[in-house]
Amino acid sequence: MGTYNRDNDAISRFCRVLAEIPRGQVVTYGDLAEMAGYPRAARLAGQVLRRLPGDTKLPWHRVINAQGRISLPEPRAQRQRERLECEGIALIKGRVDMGKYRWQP
DNA sequence: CGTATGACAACAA
DNA sequence: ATTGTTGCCATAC
Repeated sequence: MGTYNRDNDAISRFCRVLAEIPRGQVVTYGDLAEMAGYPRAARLAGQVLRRLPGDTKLPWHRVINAQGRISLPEPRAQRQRERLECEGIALIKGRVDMGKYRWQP
């Protein structure tokens, strides 16, 4: 493997933070990026999440946008809603109560 | 090397 | 509350 990977280090950092998000809590894309060492790179967080394998064990569903809404196209949005509800996070009118479930270490 | 794109966010009106 | 604009960072072409 003489090839060199460009951003596996950054990906690792995102995944490490992602894995730390407690069950029943959520963070925004901006939060995730900042905790991973990329402040103001919310869109990058989305790119990383999008690349995750479909069978990942990481809690990708605990990441939502700053408005408390799901930023995912159907049918994955439905899966995210289900996973959130399984953790006791209800969506009221399509929104998560950030004041209540936002993770702040 | 310039442009367009995206699981975003902050701000102006 | 809603819509439009601008800023952000890495990728894809």
